[in-house]
Amino acid sequence: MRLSQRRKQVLRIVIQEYVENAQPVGSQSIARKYGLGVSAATIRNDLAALEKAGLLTHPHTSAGRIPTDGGYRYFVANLMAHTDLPSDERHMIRHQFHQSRQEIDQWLRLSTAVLSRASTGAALATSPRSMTSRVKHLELIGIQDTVVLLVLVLATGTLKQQLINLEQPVFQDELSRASNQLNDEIAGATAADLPAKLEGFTGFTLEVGELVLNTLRQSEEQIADRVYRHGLAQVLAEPEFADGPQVRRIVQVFEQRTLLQEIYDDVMELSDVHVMIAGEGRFGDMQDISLVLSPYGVPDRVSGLLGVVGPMRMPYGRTIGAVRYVATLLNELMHQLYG
Amino acid sequence: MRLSQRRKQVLRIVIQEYVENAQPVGSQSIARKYGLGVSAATIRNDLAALEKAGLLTHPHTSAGRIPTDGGYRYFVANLMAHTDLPSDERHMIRHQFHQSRQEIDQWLRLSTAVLSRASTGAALATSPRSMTSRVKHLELIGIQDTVVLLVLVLATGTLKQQLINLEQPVFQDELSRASNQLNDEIAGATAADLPAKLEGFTGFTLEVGELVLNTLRQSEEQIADRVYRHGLAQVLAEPEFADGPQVRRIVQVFEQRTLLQEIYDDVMELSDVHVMIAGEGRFGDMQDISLVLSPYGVPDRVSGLLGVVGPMRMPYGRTIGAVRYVATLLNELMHQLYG
DNA sequence: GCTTAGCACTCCCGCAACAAGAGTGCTAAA
DNA sequence: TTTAGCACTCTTGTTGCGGGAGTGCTAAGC
Repeated sequence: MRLSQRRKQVLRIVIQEYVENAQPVGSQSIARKYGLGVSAATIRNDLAALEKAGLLTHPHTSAGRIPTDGGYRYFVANLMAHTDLPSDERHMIRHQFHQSRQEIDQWLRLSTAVLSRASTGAALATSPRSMTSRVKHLELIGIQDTVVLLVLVLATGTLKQQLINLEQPVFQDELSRASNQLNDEIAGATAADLPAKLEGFTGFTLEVGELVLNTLRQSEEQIADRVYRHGLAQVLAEPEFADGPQVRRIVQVFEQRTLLQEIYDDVMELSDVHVMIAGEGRFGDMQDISLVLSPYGVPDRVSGLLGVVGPMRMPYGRTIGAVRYVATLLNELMHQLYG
Repeated sequence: MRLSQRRKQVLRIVIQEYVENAQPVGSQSIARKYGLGVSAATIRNDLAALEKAGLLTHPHTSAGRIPTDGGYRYFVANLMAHTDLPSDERHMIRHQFHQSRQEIDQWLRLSTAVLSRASTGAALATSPRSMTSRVKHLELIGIQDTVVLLVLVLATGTLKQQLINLEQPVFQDELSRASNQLNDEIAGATAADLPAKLEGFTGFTLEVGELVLNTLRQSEEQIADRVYRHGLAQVLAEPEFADGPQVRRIVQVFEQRTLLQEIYDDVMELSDVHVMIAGEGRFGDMQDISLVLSPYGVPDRVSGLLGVVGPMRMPYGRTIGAVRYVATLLNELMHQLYG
């Protein structure tokens, strides 16, 4: 799609104005406010051309223009100004991260809080997923006579826990014996290695070994243990969510785990921020909703998803900048851990 | 407040009808549908009396009556039918719990899912909090040269994790030595005991000991590590949340952690389900919103909060039944764990 | 060929008027 | 205490109308 310089300019202005005021913008107000050296009539022609190109629409005959999803996409791909967050905001955010407790859980919580504050949307993040789960250490701890807690530490530092209900009581020294034996054999094992290493085990020890195997497999399949969310109330203040059905749609997008599952691979392929406007035709029920997502993590080790969901009428530059910066920060922190 | 039998009946009918249809209910429709042996005019008098007593209101002069918050309170306290969930639903829920993986995290997730399905509201639950946190076991695991993961198992089976960044590398055998030493000394310690036991420790071992102390203290202060939520989209389908401000209010109530903190003690005092209608005057911004909350856990050991947030126009009988039943189930499960 | 002024046209929005409908409150009688 | 009757009030939906904003088209100018 080839557009003259001025038409690009006009499109940019329409989007800028509409993002800011949520009001359709007309030819006169453009001519008045941004004297482009041409009259309103000329701009009118440009607007008509942009509409024919599918980048703008009319809510009705005599209203100004508003961007279509295609218009936003063109804007994000070709017209958007630089997207770095201002440096004072960057510093503030970095500071908050260094103040926080040094723990992945805390970091992700903080990430969503920061992101929703820095954007007009609601933020979400998934806990990091290990590419290949390798057992680092396991521990068996008696909680009750017949209840044992299996604690599994993966090589990435992730903890997995699982309760085991026994038929009959087992004493702690037997638990220790079993866990020592298992630790010796299966340290460093992956879901692929483990079955071979379990040969020869019997009884309780075997049972635990199989539980470990299950847990490993599960952690490789699941994209995220946990989803962190923040700032839904804020995004609902936007005027597009004034009526019921619209609200329900975005809340569903925000709450649903399955959507993240489906998008996960797409986003992971890029190593940069991915913008998804109105579902990109692949998802129904996402009219008027945009996602700005980024992967984070350490290549080939761990990775998660991080981003913002908001109205299509969103300050993309700022949002992308915020998501990118927080992802960068998380990358740094993760690197220190898994480097 | 003394009401004649018929007036109680009328109040019950108004609430029932209004809960079901979300429409103000008038004298005629009551007389027609529930022939009480009296005419519409009589019921009109009753309605006027109930209004004077503060149990009903008018949206406007010529509309039917709707319950006030006081009306709902009276209903819940005095008029409500039995609140047990039907037994087939109980069985289904119990079945789901037994199908799930045996883990607290799973149980709470399932609880919120089940509760929001069984009610018309959105469900939430807090992770259980230990009354006194007692150290059961600790483990130090090297993740990177200078990064160590401290895993702390509390007597309740709760896991705490904390990353430690070191100035210089420490080898795993030194970590093992330190953790053995600490395990010998501080097993069974509480936040109160620990400082005394740490005397004589130095260097890295002391550092870890203090970290353990911090973690213990923190876990006693915090009411909940984590809040589980489910079903917000569903509650937003209710007609009272058709307009913007109303929606934002309930989303805020649902998202805010602090509210739970404040209510926590009240609910814990009761050992049964607690119904909070329109904030009970203690909380602003909760007009038209009700909470149905129950504690769960094992007395003097662990306890958490579980419940539903929804519109004031809520089927209280059913909701209370559901919350109570799920709390009972959780109690059973926790009991198995913590005796 | 691009740009511009002029102008008719369309559509939304807010306002007021109006009728229909629902439900109340009051009064007087049973 | 209950009931019938009736006037009154208020909402809701419909219609009509003027003002305003913005477009689309045409014809003329650069």
